[in-house]
Amino acid sequence: MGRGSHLADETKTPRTERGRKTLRKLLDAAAVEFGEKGFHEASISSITQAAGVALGTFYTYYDSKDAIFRALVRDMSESVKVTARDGIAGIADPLEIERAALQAFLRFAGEHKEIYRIIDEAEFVDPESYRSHYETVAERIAERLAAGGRAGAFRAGLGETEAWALMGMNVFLGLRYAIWAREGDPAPDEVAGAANAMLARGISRPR
Amino acid sequence: MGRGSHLADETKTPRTERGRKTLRKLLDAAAVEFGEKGFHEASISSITQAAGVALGTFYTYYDSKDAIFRALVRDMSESVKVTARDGIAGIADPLEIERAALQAFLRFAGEHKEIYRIIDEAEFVDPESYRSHYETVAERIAERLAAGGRAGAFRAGLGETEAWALMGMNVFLGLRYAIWAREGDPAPDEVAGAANAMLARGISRPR
Amino acid sequence: MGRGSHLADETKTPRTERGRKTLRKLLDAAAVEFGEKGFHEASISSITQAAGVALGTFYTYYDSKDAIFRALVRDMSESVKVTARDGIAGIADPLEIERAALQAFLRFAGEHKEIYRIIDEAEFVDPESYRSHYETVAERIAERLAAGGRAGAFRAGLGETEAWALMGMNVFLGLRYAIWAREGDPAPDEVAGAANAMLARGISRPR
Amino acid sequence: MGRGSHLADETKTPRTERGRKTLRKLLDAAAVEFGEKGFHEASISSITQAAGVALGTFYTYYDSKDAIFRALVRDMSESVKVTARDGIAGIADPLEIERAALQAFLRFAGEHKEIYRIIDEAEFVDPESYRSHYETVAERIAERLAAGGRAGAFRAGLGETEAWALMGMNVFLGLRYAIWAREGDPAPDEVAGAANAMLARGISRPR
DNA sequence: CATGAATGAGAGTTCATTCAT
DNA sequence: TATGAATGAACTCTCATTCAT
Repeated sequence: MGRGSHLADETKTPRTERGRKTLRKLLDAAAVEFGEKGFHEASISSITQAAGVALGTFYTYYDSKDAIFRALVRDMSESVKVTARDGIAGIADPLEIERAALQAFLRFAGEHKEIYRIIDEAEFVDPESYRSHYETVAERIAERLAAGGRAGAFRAGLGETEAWALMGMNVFLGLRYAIWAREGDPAPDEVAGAANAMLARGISRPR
Repeated sequence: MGRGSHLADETKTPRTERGRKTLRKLLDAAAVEFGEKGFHEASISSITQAAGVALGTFYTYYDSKDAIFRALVRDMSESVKVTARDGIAGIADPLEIERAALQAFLRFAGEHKEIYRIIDEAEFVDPESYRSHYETVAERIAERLAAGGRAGAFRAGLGETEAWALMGMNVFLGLRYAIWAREGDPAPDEVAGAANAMLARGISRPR
Repeated sequence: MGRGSHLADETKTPRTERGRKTLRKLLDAAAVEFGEKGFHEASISSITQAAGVALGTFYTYYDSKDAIFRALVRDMSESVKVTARDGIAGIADPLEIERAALQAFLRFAGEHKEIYRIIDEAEFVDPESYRSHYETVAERIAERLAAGGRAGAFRAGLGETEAWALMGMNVFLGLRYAIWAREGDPAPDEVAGAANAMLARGISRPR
Repeated sequence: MGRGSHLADETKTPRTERGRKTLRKLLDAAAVEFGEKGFHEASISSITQAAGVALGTFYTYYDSKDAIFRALVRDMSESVKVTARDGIAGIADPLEIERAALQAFLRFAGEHKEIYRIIDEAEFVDPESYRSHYETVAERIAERLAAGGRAGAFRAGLGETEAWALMGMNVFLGLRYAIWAREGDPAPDEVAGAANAMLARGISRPR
């Protein structure tokens, strides 16, 4: 919450309906601009033009270019996590959960390359946002692995659960490139095969 | 070769000893500046100041800021590959090769964070360089996996060797963060443990 | 119209009164700077300083140094043509028209050396503007000669009307130097004498 | 002579055969570069590269970029005058002389556009050279007109001989554009027709 | 006489940010 | 709340000129 309120300070909350609309237009336009051009090539001017508002209007809502970028990363981080959560909702079997998570993630990544363009560029623009996102994601995976371990689904003593979570997360992340490379091909599910196999062998308890 | 000579065109080869020294000073300074500040925060002026030469001297050797960045990425890509090659030289057993490669890589990454800061930022500054580097690395790993498969050391029918190589590479890459996080701690070998275990389970042939 | 609107794109039209004033200050200052120092010696910085605005303000209105130069040439080309048109308004006799045109032109040139400094340097800075101006002027003269020919005032069959127009225009243009040489001397009308004589003999119908 | 020696100071006279060759290569290259790109676009570096010598060698022979430009204009001015002189050598009849001069000039201009590109740009680069050239040319024409007048070939009392010379010269100069416009067309003689007619009517004595 | 590396002032241009309306 | 003109520091890049070898 400490950080939450800190970041919130940078975004002025609109009090009118008109204001809310303007804020949304700005965020949407920024997502497109940052996603397509990257942080440095995108300019406040290009964002406001795309949003259809005047240049100065930007500063009614954000203190700086960095601020809107941070807000965007936070938003996207949230939507990534929501997608993951929804993708595994209602599933009980730990290994099945991992499979579903992988599938949901790959589908999402394939459809939202811009989101990852932005989150990943944050490593160089606002490292704190970047770290925050991926640390949270890794923690959630670690929690699932720990739960699976307790449930006896995964190898006893996965040992360094965090290390396994980190590795697992990066297996996921690396596969995005395979998916992006074959853009247009609508079947990321296929790619998931090898990853599932690796996961299964890597973490599941031998019967 | 084509690209090699193409890129080389951007760097003027000095004809005197003095020139060679200046070029080296520039490259070294650029590595430090880009590594510490990132591409956009570093300026030609800061680089030349760090190198102890006049601003204009930069343009005696490089056509642009982009050009020296590309040259740098290429150099670093080379040193990464050389390190990997050296780290596995003389080893015969395929699984042992992977273990050695992992260890060499982790040690190198721990000691040369700047190099990866630069190579990874290339994703946003000069995507071609970035792709070129990681594709080459993935290809080498794929070749080793294929060789290991033929030698009977790895599971018969790893299937999509490229997918496995990609995953393996990303497991490696992800672990860099674990190592960087505990900076000062001189034992990346420990981190390698979990990774080795995963690799072993993931790819090695069950006895 | 095509070109007109094309060029216009380079100049941002101000939406406020303040903006209009700034734009005018910039154009005026640019006219003085280019006129006195020439295109290459004049700098954006010197122009904005003379205009009393900040350096960056320039780029609110023009895309580049070339752009304002082109705009200036176009403006001046226009004022030259307007002067010529006004100078012959209401005159009916073709030969008299030429005399009046010559006189108006010489007076104008004597009073606005800077304008010609700029238009003429355009030959080397923006050849298209240069050509456009002088071609238009030559065409107007050719039209007058053709009309005079039809009216029987000029020699039957001036033949290559364009060639005669070109020569006539250049007789005019050359005389500017005579006028500029005797700067301060307020009587360009005297110089017009010889030119009138030449014109008369050259083109008018022998009685 | 005063000026002659002044300019000479800027060009170092080579003492060896090798030096003479280098000087010539520089002048030739400069003529091409200035002629094609104009003074400001051409650089010492481009000139020395075209000449096949090292950058520093330039300053062995010329004090500055301006200096070689001036030397070039002087050389070209000379060749223009020589061409005119040769073109009328041996002709006695004054009107015939003018016709021959016109023809020689037009042929020369058609074949040496670069020369005029350079001489004319001198108006903005080194006005003194420019003035010097065209004043000399105008003087020569004026001398011929005066001689023709004394010989009774031209109208008694051409009056302001200088004005007539100036006009005549500019008729010539303007016609260059007509010739350059139809580049490739090898018959400038045709263009000379109208000019000859104008000259004849303008200056020749009515029989 | 020739070389080519080194210099640094200066140019054009960009853009995040401010502010009066 | 919205506007868009104004700002000016900062940046990349050029190039005439110098000089040690």
